[in-house]
Amino acid sequence: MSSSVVTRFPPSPTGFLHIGGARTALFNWAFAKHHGGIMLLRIEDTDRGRSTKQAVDAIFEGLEWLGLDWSGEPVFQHRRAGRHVEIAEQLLREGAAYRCTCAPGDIEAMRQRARAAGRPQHYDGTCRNRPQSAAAGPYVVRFKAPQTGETVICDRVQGDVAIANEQLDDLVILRSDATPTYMLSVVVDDHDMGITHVIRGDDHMTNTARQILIYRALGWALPVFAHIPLIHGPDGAKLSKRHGALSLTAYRDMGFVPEAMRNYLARLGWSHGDDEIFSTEQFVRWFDLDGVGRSPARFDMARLENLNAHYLRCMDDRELLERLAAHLPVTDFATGWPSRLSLDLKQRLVAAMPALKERAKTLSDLARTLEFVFASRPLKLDDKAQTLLTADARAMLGETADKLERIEVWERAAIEAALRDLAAASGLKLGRIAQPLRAALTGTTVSPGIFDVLYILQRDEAIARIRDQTTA
RNA sequence: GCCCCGUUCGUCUAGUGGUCCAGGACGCCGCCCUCUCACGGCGGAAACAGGGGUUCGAGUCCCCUACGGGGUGCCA
Repeated sequence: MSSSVVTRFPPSPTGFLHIGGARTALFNWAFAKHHGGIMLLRIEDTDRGRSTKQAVDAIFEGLEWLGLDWSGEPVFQHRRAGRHVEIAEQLLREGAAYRCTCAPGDIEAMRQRARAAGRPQHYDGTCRNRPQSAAAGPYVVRFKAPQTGETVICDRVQGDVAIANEQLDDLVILRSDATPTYMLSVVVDDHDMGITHVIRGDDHMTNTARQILIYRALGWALPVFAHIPLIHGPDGAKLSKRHGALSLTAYRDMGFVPEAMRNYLARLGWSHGDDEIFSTEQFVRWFDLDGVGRSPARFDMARLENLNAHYLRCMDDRELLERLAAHLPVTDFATGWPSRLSLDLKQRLVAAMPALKERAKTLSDLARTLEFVFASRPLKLDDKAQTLLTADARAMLGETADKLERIEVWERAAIEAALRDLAAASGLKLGRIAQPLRAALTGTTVSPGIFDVLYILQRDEAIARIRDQTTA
């Protein structure tokens, strides 16, 4: 089994997990599953100052919600610092790295000079050939990168990409406080963890070239690289926190469902012919690097909403109600609602769910269509509802209430029959009765089907709401 | 500045030299259905960035330009 696939998802806990990171995780996860391998999770917290416990928890929470699991315990990169330093020292001993005592200000100056001269703005290698014994004062350890030739990245998505080595300067692998940097840590960890495939955003492209150099210096075998295009915001710029990117859990709280998010993310930068809607199982079966494109995709809320609506409509009614109930606590307009729905109400909602769910794009939408259920009498009517209730309409409401009172069993078919009967008897189109009724029952002119509204409300409450308007 | 990558309808994409006067999906528009809003059905507008090559033939291959993105850190 030594040849089986091992991928990893390596978020840095400096903020929440956003759509871009989630998609990278999804691809790594699907790729591993597709090939019968595993995905490992590594928390890249070598930047101690910016890493937080909250961010780590947020990442776990996001992955869990999306339904992505990993093998074994998460690896916290900073705990492996000893190992990283050991490798740095090995590199130092072998002459593949050196101590650099250049001051930050000097380095900044040489960057400016290089840029002005039309050269890549890099560290110029001042300490590279200085006798190491002469090193005094604080120092960083730099990797001694080849200065000529080129490094070719054989990428499963990007193809062969050649980067001239002069573009790659001697990067820092150990900071002046002796802690390892990202560039060293990833290489050592990917190697030690037995990673076979590195699937990451293409913003890592040049990093990969530098990392390949480190692999070579260490004599380690390279993993397979696959750089996937980034997800951009609606404006075309890279998705980032300060750019309005939202956390995965923010989408959860807006009422999106993980199966829809997975489907949506899967189709961003990857395709399988004309297939648009597919299960996660199907996705895993289909997913491979060949289907990944090379151009960035923009995040499109409308598309996500459409998929979410689809998954809501296909969902089992009981399951959907459970998810709705779980979602209510984070729904801002539902704060005054009962913390637990009564069993009786749940039963009615499940029965009405087929009609309710087809008008909702999100769980929040679904909750909103139920606002009328929890309104308290006498209802406050909005303007449009108000104008609907003319004297004639109120008179008709009285007749309607009378008719409804005579219904024997309060169920949807009987309610519908009664109302259609009433309409036919008075020679009116159903709408002439339904609209005023809707206004009286919900206080608005838009709601689920009127028969469902009546059914959900139950006879006593419905008739009371109607009478409120006839006597007003 | 230097380097890398990208560019098919508004958006996600199909397309791997002929089957493409470019297909699907979302969105948009119209009609139908209809108790409102939706759902659903039907129909419509909508794209190969530009210019040079290669070839009998190019959305598909090559070059240039433009535009977009990414990188260029003792961040990851």
